[in-house]
Amino acid sequence: MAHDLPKAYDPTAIEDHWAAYWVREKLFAVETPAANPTSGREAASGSSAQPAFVILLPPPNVTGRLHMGHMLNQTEIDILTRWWRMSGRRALWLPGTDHAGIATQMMVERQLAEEGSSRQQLGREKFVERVWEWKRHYGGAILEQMKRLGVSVDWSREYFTMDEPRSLAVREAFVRLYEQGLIYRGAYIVNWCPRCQTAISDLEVVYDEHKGHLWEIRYPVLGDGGTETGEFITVATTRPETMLGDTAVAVHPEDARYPLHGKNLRLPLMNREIPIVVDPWVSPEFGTGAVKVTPAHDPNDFALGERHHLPSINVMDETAHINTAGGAYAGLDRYAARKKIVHDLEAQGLLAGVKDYTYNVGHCDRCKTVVEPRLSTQWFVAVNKKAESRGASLAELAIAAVKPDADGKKAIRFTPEMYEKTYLNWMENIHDWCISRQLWWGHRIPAWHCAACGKITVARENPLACAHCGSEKITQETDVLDTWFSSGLLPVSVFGWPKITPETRADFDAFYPTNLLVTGFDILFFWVARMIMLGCWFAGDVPLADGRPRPLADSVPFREVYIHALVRDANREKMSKTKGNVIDPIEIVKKYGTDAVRFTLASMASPGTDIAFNVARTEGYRAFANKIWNAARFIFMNVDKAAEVGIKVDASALGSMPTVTEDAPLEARWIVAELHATAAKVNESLENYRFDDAANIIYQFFWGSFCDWYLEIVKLRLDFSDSSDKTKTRDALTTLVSVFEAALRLLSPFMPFITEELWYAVYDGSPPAKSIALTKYPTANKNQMDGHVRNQMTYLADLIIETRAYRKDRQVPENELVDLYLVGLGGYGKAGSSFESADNVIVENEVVIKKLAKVATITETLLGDPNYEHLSWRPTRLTDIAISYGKPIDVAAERERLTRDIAKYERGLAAAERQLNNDAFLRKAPPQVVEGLRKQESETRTLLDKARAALAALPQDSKP
RNA sequence: GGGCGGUUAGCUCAGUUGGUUAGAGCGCCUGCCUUACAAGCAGGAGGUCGCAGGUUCGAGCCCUGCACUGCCCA
Repeated sequence: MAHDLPKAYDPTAIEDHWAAYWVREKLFAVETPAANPTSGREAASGSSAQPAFVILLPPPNVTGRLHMGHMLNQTEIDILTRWWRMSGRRALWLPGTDHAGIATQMMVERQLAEEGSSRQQLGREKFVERVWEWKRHYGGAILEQMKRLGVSVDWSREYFTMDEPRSLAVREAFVRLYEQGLIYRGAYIVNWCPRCQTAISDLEVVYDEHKGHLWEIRYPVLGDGGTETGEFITVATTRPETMLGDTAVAVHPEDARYPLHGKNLRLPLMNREIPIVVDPWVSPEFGTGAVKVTPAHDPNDFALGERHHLPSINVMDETAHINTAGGAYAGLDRYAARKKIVHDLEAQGLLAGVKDYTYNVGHCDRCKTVVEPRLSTQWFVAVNKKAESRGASLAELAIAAVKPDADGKKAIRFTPEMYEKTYLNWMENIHDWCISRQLWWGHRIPAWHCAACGKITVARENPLACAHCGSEKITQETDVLDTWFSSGLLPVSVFGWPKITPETRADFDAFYPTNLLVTGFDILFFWVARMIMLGCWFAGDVPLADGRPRPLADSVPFREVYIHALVRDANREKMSKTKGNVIDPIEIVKKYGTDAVRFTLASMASPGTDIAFNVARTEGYRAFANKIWNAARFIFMNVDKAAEVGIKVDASALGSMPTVTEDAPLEARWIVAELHATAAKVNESLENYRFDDAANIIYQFFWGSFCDWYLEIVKLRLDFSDSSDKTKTRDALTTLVSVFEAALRLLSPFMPFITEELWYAVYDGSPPAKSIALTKYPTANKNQMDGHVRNQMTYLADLIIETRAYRKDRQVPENELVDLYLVGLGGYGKAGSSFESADNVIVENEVVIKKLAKVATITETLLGDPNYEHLSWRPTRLTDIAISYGKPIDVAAERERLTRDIAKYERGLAAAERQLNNDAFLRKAPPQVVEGLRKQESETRTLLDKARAALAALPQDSKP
């Protein structure tokens, strides 16, 4: 074995090496099963008969840098993927990046600005080429960071949302939806970002509370002949500049204050006549009960305008400056216009009042500019429209995929379950999806406008002529598609859809639907919901491998969704660049090691709650890695010592789950039982996405059980002297190494680096597989989870702990031995009690007790033996103990301790008795609960009696 | 305005269908360089589970109300 490990674990010394090795050896590549079914390649692919575990990486933006959210996401996916792979599944994890329309375009535009240029100067074609260039140079840095983290993805299947296969999928999806009548183009109010100069979807608008003003403006009422009557209607608005585009004022039909139906008003500043319309949508309670109507700049007003056939006057350009429709205000920025308009109204005596008013203002998710609702012509997906071919709408299908059917079955299951409700609530109230963006970087919409007939041609192949009139004067639509349109197609497009060649067909059959999606709730609607809509829709057209039509349950893009939380800083604040509290995972990784950071995230990943990332935890898990490292050093040291005297570990015991025979020493039987129990709990936890439980259980096993107890005891069995029993020593060593080896496998999905390194060392650099990641994950055998052995060990450990504590209270120096006396075992050693063979445990493990509790001799006495009455006896839950030590006891301290114990016992006893005296309890509670309480009561009573006696027996002064 | 969470030790968090005396890590206190590990070992202190009611033999867990707090949607 390579046994010259340094004393302290240095993750940086090994992690780069293994990260590169895993990529270089293509360890996690999964071949397309049918393409090469008899491949002998030694990868995780295994045989095609194995069930698959398929998962997509939520594609980070191609401009992205790794942040803690990514790291949490990838840690969770990697743990599950490694776990399933080791559990015998063909585990396929597909990586890739998203072209991220607005974000990437912004990045390159900024670069151009620094050069004193702009995209307009460059022109569309050159600009797009420039972005590709940027992408080749700087894009995908995040994937390199991922490699450093050791994620077990199949790099041979890397995708990019604008590569050729994905572009093909986008075009096919668009054309198909258009043909099905589910994509339309029209003029509607959209959220417009004046900085990005594009429309954005409802989801890309984030709302912030804003302290602004509510201006009340008086609109003069006109009488017959168009003269002002001297009456006014007062309207209120937070955006006075939009009044330039007002085309009506609306009131509720039953509002008695306004018997003015059919009358006109004079729109101030513009001097335009506008009608008063009545509409039940107007709330009479709000403000004055009269609202100005600006159909071109407010979605509600737009709908109202449609109902009343009002004209729409767009008064702002793409940059939110007033356009020529704004008369005297043309050319002013929206806020300058607002100021001037308020000023002018006041000057004309038409400003009725100004109130402070707090309301929500929408900002562009990308650049935080205040969004302007604005009438413009855009492309939409009609998500609620039934397609004849399906008899359902996109949304209906996406609802059916998540809602339990008549048998309570769900095609897609959410964890935590509450997200199912959130999803359904959104999907049931979904609006049409604005998919066009006025950007240059993205999938250009495959539609051509005809200059001759004005109609639109949508086609899979670039057309040469208008499909309607044959004119060749056609130009392609300049808009591109929403980024999420292409990422929403990924579950089908990564497996070759829509191109169904024999090869991609095999991929699709083998890997679609994916098993799981792991992502944050922040993209539940952006991405998860869209994948469900588009996945169900398009996969539904692909028959199953045997030719049968594909049911909904197999059309879904994934069968399960696990939603994780946000990573916040240690004070639960959202990490943000402006706050300066961003924790860079790469920096933390460099400092503490990838394994420690991964373990931190896993151990804190409780479903439903955000993670307050605390480096103190990471420090703790670096210490954990160091602990394992040193356990390995200890083990290897002994393996080497053994080799010198010709003792070798039984190699056949490695690589599976260790077992022990009945005659093995207690600690060996116990640690094997613990290992099996731990494996059982870890597997169960991972099945339920309880990364935190799984991590904590392994931590407790490795540190609390294996190191603290087992290693300390096994030291006594590793006797390499001439007089030793070689067989026993070899068995002890074999159990030691095989349990450690299995524990490494158990830990490996969580801490892949250190486990790889030490696993190689266990096999002296020549392990039976290329990586620990390709070995078998430990599973429990119930026969090896011996509860009796675990009780015996608990007894032994408790006795040692009690003795240590008593030594401490007596202020015995650490390195001095004492004589230990025991009494009262009778109550615990009896058949049927948990500590049935307690006496045997003491006899058989005398040497253990002596070593771990620093005891010279152990004497068992009978209760009340006068020979030992002079000692200071301490009652414990197990047995009374006393130690003989030259120094007097601290009577005051002992009295205080006993008094505290007595109070505690009295409280416990009173509580137990209250219940046991309650007939209803005895009648209704399950027998084992009653029995348990009886036992507890009697034990507590015994302890109480003994503690009282001990207190009474305390001398006025001290005795030994 | 509608909806969904959270409130447990100094801090960050577990606590599965209600069941015996509520756990972990970090921090804190005390003592130890015990031959794998001071990134360690040993021992210890620390909680009326946000508040008030209710259901129940029994409530951290279920119900109602309140307070504080976070998020999503409009």
